[in-house]
Amino acid sequence: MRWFAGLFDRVAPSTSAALAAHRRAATFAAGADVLRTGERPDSLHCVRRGKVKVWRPVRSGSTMTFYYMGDGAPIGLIAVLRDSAMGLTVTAVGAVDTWYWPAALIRRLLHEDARLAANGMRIIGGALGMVSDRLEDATGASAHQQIARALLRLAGEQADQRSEREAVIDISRQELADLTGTTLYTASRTLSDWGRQGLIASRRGRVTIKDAAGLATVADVEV
Amino acid sequence: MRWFAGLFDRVAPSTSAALAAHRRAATFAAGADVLRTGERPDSLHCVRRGKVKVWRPVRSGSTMTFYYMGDGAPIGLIAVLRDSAMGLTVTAVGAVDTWYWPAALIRRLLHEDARLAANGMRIIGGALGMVSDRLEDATGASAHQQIARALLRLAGEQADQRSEREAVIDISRQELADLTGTTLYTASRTLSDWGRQGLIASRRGRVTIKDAAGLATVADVEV
DNA sequence: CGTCACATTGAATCCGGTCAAGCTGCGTGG
DNA sequence: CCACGCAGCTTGACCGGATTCAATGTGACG
Repeated sequence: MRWFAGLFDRVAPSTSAALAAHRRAATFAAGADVLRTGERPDSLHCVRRGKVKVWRPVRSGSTMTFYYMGDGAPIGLIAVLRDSAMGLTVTAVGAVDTWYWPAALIRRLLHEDARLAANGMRIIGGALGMVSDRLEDATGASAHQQIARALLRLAGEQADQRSEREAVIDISRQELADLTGTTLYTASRTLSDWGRQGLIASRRGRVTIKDAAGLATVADVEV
Repeated sequence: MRWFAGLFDRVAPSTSAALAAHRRAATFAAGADVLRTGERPDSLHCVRRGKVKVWRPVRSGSTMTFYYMGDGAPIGLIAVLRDSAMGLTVTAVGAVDTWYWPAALIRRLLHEDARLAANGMRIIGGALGMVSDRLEDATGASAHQQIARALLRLAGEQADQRSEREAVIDISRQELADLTGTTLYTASRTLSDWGRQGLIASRRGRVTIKDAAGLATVADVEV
């Protein structure tokens, strides 16, 4: 299971009932913000279908993407639980459908249902782990390594895999750069190299991993 | 209040009573590990006196420090709440006294006391925010900026302040480098420069901020 | 078939890591 | 009490990866 999924797994029947009773649906167009930095969310959205990008504008003017989330992802869980403002912005990548519930309801249920609280903890802990990993990368790994790891992670997450070795990832050079904290140019150069080496193939807005094992070697050891 | 403090603030009387009844004391010598990466903690320690370093060994063999915590800091809160293994290692810096409670007790109280759960959420959210800030820094800011920000943050946290502008921080060049993901050499050079400019003064194992405003300008804009 | 967003590639530059050499303050043991 | 040793710190020289800028190429879509 993805680290962000399963918030409502195995909750108490009364919780399920309350959730079912108050559930509402929403749809976001591609590029629309579900929640923006500084906003205090009054409801908790969960992704039903689609993909969202969690990011933050940085001082330099560019953007830094923290991670992508897909089906089952709770949006702004931390802000809802803490009843505080969003630290990050969540944007729909492609069309996104969500279910959503009033924040107050979620906070109440959290106190009533230990299982729900535990699920919430697991997810927040997962986010912390993911960001910690990224921080470690950012301060120790080369740009090549970071890009390789990002690709492998994306491949694992969206599991659009053709086979064991091959995976298709829809991402532009710029997005990949934002995700790894490097530049469009470095990302482009790196992918070109790997293309020549046969590790990947790529089109505009898409990367296909041809040799996951080879890429993993690059990610770990650096050639 | 520090972001990590106040786990037991304003909890229910019954919670307080349970905590008082089961509280035990421990002491860790300088350099001793309170919890190691991979361990599953069976108790929750809270720092009573002293300072701990939260860090992780990185592939390259060196260490990456995430943050320091002082009085009131819960150690391994996430691991205890999730009943999972530690992702990070927590080491005593100088002698550290703690109170501690069985992990199972804490997990039980969390489900009974909404206030405790909310405090826990606030602290975990704080950790996530702090690491996110660091990640943003690491991928956008120069080494100078990162070091300046680390110093200002430390100054704010340990609040050993002499005056509005002046603060004393006990930290070696190497520690500062680990904290910012740079090297001893860069840290040393940077501090030397700032010493010449009058922004700071420094001795072996200690940095004194002389001009916090000046340092803040470096942190934000880079000269 | 024109246009725009995305992508490539070369050249110049620079920040920061790495290595080497040496200094300094502090505690310890003779 | 002083010399020694060591850990922490400083500084110079060098090198390389990554950013930046500029110019050009190319695929997608109306």
